[in-house]
Amino acid sequence: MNFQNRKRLILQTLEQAGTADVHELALLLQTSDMTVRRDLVELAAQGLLYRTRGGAMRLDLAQNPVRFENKVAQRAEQKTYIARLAAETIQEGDILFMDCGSTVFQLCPFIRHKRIQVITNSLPVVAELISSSVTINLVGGEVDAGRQAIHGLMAERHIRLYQADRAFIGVDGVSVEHGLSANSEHEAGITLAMAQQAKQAYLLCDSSKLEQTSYLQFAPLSLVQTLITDQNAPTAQLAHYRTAGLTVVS
Amino acid sequence: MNFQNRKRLILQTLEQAGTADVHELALLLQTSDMTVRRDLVELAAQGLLYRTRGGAMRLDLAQNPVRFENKVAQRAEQKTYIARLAAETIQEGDILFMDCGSTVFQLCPFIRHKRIQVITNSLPVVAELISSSVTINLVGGEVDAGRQAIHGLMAERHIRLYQADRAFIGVDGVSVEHGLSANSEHEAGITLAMAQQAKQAYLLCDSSKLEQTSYLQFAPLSLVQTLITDQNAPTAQLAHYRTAGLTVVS
DNA sequence: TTGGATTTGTTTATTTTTGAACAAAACAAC
DNA sequence: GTTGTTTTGTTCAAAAATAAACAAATCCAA
Repeated sequence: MNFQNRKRLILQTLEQAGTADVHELALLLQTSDMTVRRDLVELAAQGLLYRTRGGAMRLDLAQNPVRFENKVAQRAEQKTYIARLAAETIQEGDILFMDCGSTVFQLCPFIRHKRIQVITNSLPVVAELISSSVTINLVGGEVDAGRQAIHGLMAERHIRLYQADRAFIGVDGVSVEHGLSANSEHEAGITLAMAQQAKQAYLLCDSSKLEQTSYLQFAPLSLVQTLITDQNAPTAQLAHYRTAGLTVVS
Repeated sequence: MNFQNRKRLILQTLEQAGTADVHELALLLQTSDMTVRRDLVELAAQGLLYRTRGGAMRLDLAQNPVRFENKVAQRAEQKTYIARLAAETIQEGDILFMDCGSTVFQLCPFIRHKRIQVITNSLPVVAELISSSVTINLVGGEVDAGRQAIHGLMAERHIRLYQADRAFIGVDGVSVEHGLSANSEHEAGITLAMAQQAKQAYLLCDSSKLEQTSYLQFAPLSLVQTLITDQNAPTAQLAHYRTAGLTVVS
């Protein structure tokens, strides 16, 4: 295998996949990482690709990556804490549901290097994971500009065609007595579907939402198996949730 | 075995395999590496093959493949021209399919103020239209990072659940004789589904793609009803498409 | 067949390419 | 900030490919 052949295969791979990493190319080309690196340097010098750390990228993708906004300013610290805990439960090879909550979004940095599959209705999650080792399945349906997410009948039907190991979901309020509540029917439908189609459903919920109810109470607490929250949650309150049958992590 | 015979066999081998290395050819020709090398130098001088270290390569493979960068940046003028024409056919209240081609993407600025519904598998289109008066329905399925689009079985099923007024689609090549062709099966499946589920299918295609064929020929010309192209297209060529039954706009 | 020219194969030296080792730099996590 | 990990660049030795030199074989014509 000489340089010309490798060049051809590298560009072809890149054209198809958009990105490629050094080691993956070395395997494909039956050569060493060092050689691939030298090739990439040469091809980048020729302006045929964009060199990234650990690999290369097609030029057009490096120039205008698709981005969606996500507002995570509030309670960012708690959300990160919760996301870290949630990430620890994930195994390599898992299939996950991730909904469009801002806490769930915080999972992204913790999973981008994992070899897992993520089914999501959140556009920011897609934007965040699109150039990572995660395989993404985007739920289809109506785009809700406000929430930067996909909702509606089709979305729920889409979700119900899949079966996942874990579902990570967020809500607008949760209470032992009244269960889970949301600000919109649409969101409730998605949350419900994801939780039901997963072996394990994890509710990611910062302490400010505990014992709060919101517009629509759409499911009993038993929809989820685990509650992950932050350390500001009163111990007594958490005990209630444990009594109700939930595994509580904080 | 004289030079003429070796020349014939070398070119034949190259035609079939694309590349060949010196030692492999020496074995085939029952001769020494040195002789093969001398032959290759001679043939390269005649412009019949591309000499590489360790062997030789067919000329067309040695050329740089078309870059996506060109696809977006170059021919921008033609694409805008085509998109403007396409936009004129759209009525208020329409339901449209838009695929992930770069020409189709150019439609966005012309439709963002319209009260229409767009069903698309293209993430850039979603990003562009998300804060506009257009209602967006995003096709669900596997996210293809390279093409910034959704592909796969689920995506096709999703599309087939809808019926639209118009489909705006792009291809990698079109010819009167061989119909539409694409660079990947995934893209072909999406294009096919969209065209079939729409009352009117418009092929948006700059003149450089007319009478070109690419990797996979996936549908006859009759899949679409209208061809929209730019003014560089030869009149005689367009006449062929009209004869084949298409409405041609340019 | 014999001499000369051409082509081919072998040996050797030179150049290019490659992979391994290791230090420097970049990045992520804390 | 710091630490630890990953990626990169550099240097160097080994391997591969090439070119050059020369000898052997082949061809052709008189």
